[in-house]
Amino acid sequence: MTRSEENYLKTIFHLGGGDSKSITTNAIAEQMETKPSSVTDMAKRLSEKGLVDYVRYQGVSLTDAGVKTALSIIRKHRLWEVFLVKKLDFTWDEVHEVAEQLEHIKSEKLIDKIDELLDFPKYDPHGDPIPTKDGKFQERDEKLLSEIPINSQGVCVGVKDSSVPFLKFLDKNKIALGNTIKVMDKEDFDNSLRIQMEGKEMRISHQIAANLYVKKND
Amino acid sequence: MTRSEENYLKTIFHLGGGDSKSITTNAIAEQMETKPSSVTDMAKRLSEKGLVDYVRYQGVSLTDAGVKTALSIIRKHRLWEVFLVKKLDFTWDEVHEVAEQLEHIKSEKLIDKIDELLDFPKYDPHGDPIPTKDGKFQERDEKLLSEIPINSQGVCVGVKDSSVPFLKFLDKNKIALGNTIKVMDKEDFDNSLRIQMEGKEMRISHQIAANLYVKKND
DNA sequence: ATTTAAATTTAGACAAAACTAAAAATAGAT
DNA sequence: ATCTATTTTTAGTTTTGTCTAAATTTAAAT
Ligand SMILES: [Mn+2]
Ligand SMILES: [Mn+2]
Ligand SMILES: [Mn+2]
Ligand SMILES: [Mn+2]
Repeated sequence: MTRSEENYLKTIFHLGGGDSKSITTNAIAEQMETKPSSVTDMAKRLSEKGLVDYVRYQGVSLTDAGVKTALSIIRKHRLWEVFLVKKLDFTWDEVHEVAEQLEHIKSEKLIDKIDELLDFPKYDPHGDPIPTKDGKFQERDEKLLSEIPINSQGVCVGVKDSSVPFLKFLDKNKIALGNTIKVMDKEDFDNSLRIQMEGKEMRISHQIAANLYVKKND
Repeated sequence: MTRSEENYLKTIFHLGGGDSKSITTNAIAEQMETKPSSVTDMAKRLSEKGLVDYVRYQGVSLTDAGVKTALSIIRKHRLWEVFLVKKLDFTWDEVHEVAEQLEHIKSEKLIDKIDELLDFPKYDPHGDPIPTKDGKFQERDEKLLSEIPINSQGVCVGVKDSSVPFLKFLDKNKIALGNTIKVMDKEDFDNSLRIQMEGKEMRISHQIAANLYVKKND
């Protein structure tokens, strides 16, 4: 497994190619900021190795072996992110870039020990579930904040957009995972919300609410 | 800086190319288990980038920039080794291989935080000094156990050979860094030593003694 | 059923990093 | 000073991974 192959598998998985859904070379190219022709080349290589099913002009999907590999990379990525935040005081907007490198380190013992050191976390700093060694996800009944009704409330458990600007915005506004948020009111005009969080009331735009996952607690 | 370039710089440094001493392509090739012709190619590339001085048929030596880069890789390598032993319970014979990968992770903040987490160690698990951020070594007055006189004693502070078999041999015989060793007697015939260590007496071959560094404490 | 636009693949090139085999330079021995 | 064995470099190939430009296929619109 080369680093590049691993990155392709991970991207295909994130685009939904794990459920035998066909992902177009264009979609992969856009996600990876590369050219479609490069993706075609890699699709052939990965197909050759039995990691993806590739049909010309149709797209690729992951084989079982491909899914397994993708999940192991994602597991490593998310565990390293937790490590960086919990043990080295990185902020949640700093970890992704470094984890992109660390996820390719090859040592089963290393990642198992990191897992143990962190006491087997179930979610990464952005609320994304960490696959277990045998590739199982911790599924969670979560909804976007923008989609729960007025007067209901929930705990903030994840972000949909985990870009640096969004994460920094959340920090600035003291919105953090674990906070309990209650939807007080919705503004029809722009879909903005009036919410109550940790005692304080504030107004947030639809764009923000549509990128925050909450777990309803009633 | 590619991974391969970094590995070449590190190797050249270890072979003594840091003191403007010229290292032959053959020596580098042997050390890296590659072919001399490949080394020549890389010598040109590194020379082009100003990291080594290369004279055809003579060899290469590191420029100041080359030394600086080499030291930063070595620093990372040794800090990661300490991390693996101290925080993840790796044994000293397991760490090198993983550190060979981790040393190439690019994040100044990461390695500084690891340094801090470990409380700024001065030596790695094999007793090798860890360069500081600004490339200074912690020099130590150490001698090979085979070279100190009868009846003198010292603390075991490092290994010259850090191959897996040697390290495992030391473990098996309960020889560890930090142990105090006294040379009782030398056998002229085969240069083997009778030593006293942590209360017990034992006999060790010249080959062992010639690969253990001690710091004389008188 | 054509035509056309968009998506996708092919062909050809390039860079990094390695290799083998052949050529060239160096150093040691006569 | 010449020969020779060794070291080192060059030339030409290979693999991985990328790119551009051209060709091809697909899908949508007339
Ligand atoms: Mn991430
Ligand atoms: Mn994440
Ligand atoms: Mn090492
Ligand atoms: Mn070491």
